[in-house]
Amino acid sequence: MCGVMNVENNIKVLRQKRKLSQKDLATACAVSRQTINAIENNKYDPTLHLAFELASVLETPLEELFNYNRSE
Amino acid sequence: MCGVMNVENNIKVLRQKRKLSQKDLATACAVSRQTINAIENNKYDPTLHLAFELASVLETPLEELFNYNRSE
DNA sequence: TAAGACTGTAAAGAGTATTTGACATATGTG
DNA sequence: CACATATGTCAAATACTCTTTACAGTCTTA
Repeated sequence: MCGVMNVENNIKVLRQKRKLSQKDLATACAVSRQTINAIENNKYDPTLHLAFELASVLETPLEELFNYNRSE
Repeated sequence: MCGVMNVENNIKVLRQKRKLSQKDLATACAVSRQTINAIENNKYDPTLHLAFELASVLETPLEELFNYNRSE
C-alpha cells in the first residue's frame, strides 16, 4: 500500500564529498559494502538504525540525508 | 547483531500531548494499532519510511522523536 | 452490572533489510 | 600485461518489520 512514496537519499554525493569509498562507509557503519551500494542505488531503504549511523558518519542531519516526500 | 544499540523514542509522550489514541496515530500513518504499540514499547524499530511518517504526523523532527545513542 | 474505548500481548504469515560469496567491468599503476 | 581498487549486480539464506486476528486488562460511564 502507499507504493508511490519513496525516501530518496543523498548518500552517494555526501560520501564522495568526504572521499570515502563504499567500503569505507560500510566499514564505518558496520554493514556490508553491498548494503551501502543498494541503498545508494535505491534498491531499498536502510533501517532506522542504519539511517542514524549514516547520518552520524556523514555528519549530516537525517532530514538532509533523506528526502521524504509525503503522500504523493 | 549490534544488539546493544537502541533507538529509543518519545512517541508515546508526543502522541498523548496531541490527545491521539494509538489507533488514531496508526490510522494517520496507515499502519496497524499493534505496530504503533510495539514501537512505543520498544519491541522493534519502525522502518525509515514509518519513522518519517510518524515525525510528520507528530510534527516533530526525527532527531527529537528518536534518541539515537551511538556505539554504547 | 454491562458496555465502550484504550492499551498490552501473542502467534502465524507476508514482505523487507542485510549478509556472504561470487562474478563482471572500469580505471589507474607497477 | 598483471595487479589493485572501486563499483554494480545476482542468488541464497537469515533476521527483522509489519499485518491480521484474537484475547485480556484497565478505566469510564450509563
